[in-house]
Amino acid sequence: MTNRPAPDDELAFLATYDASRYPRPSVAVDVVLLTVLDGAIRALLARRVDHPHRGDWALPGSFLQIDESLDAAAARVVATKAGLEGAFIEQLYTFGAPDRDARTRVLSVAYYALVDPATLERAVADRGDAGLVLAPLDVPWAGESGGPVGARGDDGTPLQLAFDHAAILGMAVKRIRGKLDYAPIGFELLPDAFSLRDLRLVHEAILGRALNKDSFRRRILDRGLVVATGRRAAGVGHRPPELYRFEDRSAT
Amino acid sequence: MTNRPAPDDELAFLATYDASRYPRPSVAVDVVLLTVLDGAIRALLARRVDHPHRGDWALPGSFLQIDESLDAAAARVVATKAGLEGAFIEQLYTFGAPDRDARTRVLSVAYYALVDPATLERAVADRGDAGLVLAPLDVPWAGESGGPVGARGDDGTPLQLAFDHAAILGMAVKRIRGKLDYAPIGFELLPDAFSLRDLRLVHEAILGRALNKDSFRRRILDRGLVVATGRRAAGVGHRPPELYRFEDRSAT
DNA sequence: ATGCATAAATGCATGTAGCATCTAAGGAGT
DNA sequence: ACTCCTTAGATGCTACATGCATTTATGCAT
Repeated sequence: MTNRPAPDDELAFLATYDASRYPRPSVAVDVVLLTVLDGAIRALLARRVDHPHRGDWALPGSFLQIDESLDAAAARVVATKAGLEGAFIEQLYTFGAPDRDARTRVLSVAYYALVDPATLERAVADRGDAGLVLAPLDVPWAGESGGPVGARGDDGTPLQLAFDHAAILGMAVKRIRGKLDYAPIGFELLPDAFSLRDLRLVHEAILGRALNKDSFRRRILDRGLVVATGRRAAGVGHRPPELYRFEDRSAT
Repeated sequence: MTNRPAPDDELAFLATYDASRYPRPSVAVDVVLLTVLDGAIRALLARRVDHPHRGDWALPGSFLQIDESLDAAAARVVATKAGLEGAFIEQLYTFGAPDRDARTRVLSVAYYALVDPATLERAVADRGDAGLVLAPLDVPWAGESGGPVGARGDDGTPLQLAFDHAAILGMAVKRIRGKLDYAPIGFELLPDAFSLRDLRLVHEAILGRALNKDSFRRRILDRGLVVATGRRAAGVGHRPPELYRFEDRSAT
């Protein structure tokens, strides 16, 4: 049927294959750990203690280990740098400009992860590291046009970002804005029980614009992605809203 | 303001940086050259003449050169393997399972390109190479769920795909299906002047399902992405349709 | 000349989104 | 206890996109 050679041919070829013939780039895996807190999209940034870009703020990342899958490397970065297990992680884009790292040729396979703010804040606090911040992002463009995205410190001053990490942040924001419409994004950014207002504020922070309250309510409820818990929030200073939880459709 | 070290510090660091400390993977760039012909999505596949997977069908690709950007490598592959310049090319996904290539650790940064079938057929014919086919794709899933995608030969028999290229094809189909709604995709797959029927057939081939004729017409015309040329197709065996051309919105 | 296939416009029903209005209900201040 | 404030949540109206059916137009094959 096929013209595949006999296995021993291929095994002989592999035994003599010289993998060092081509110069190889280093490959890093960088992760945009995103959350929404106080009405702003935020990303976890770490202050660089080594050259290059020492003192600048960078995404948590690591060099890819030689026998490790890309997904595993991203999960390892999230576990090591943020102490989180089982977060939602997805590949974003691979950045490969020849001069993006002054040391040597380094590709960055970027991932993004969505984490609820309480978990991420706790992870940052547990580290007790002043070189780790949950920086609000400055997104200077509307819709899904894209472009670099900056970050601010707690005092509102812009943070100097290392490498091309402003472009990576921009790609991450663009990606989740685009997925918000049709994917069940937003639930990863909230606790188990949340009001529809909480969910809407998350969407508004991601999109960078206000949404119609009633249309949002109807759209979310009609899709059947959330179910009422019967409980209500307390102590909110006004009529307490019904709390909902995410209804996993894959279980249906 | 910032704590960046003096430049000479960083230069000294770079001069002594040992890039060989980490083992590095090989990086390949593979391109899914997509078109729509005779109602089917097709991809350009080349029969492998070397191990591994000799005799199997593979996406055109190349190892990344050490001073070359990823985008440039993809453009080089398209120019070298298909003789095309200036095609629409976009990064797709990076595949990095440790065992995806038996030779050594090889990452594949996959790209996809959209080319109109006449141009791509001409490029294939100019090569005069029986090891180069424009294979129709078998997409066994609906919507945007995803999964591997196979390819068939001219006689309808399935082609044995090399490496994880079935997964790469699946990702490419998933991506353009998803972008069809909101991006001006489809115009790259058609000649300069085309009827709305031609455009609809392209969309139907990509989506794998029939579309409502009138809704499609209104939707496309309302978006203002196409403008009538005033010319009509001839010799079509029925009432000749108006021919349209793509209206570049960036020029507005 | 007639029929056929498709183009292209039009009308109608349905579903969804934006918007305004109304009532509900708890907290804060008096 | 009473009132005010704020937000929740429901309802109705309008505008618009979409699916579907109907009608007319037009080049080509017979």
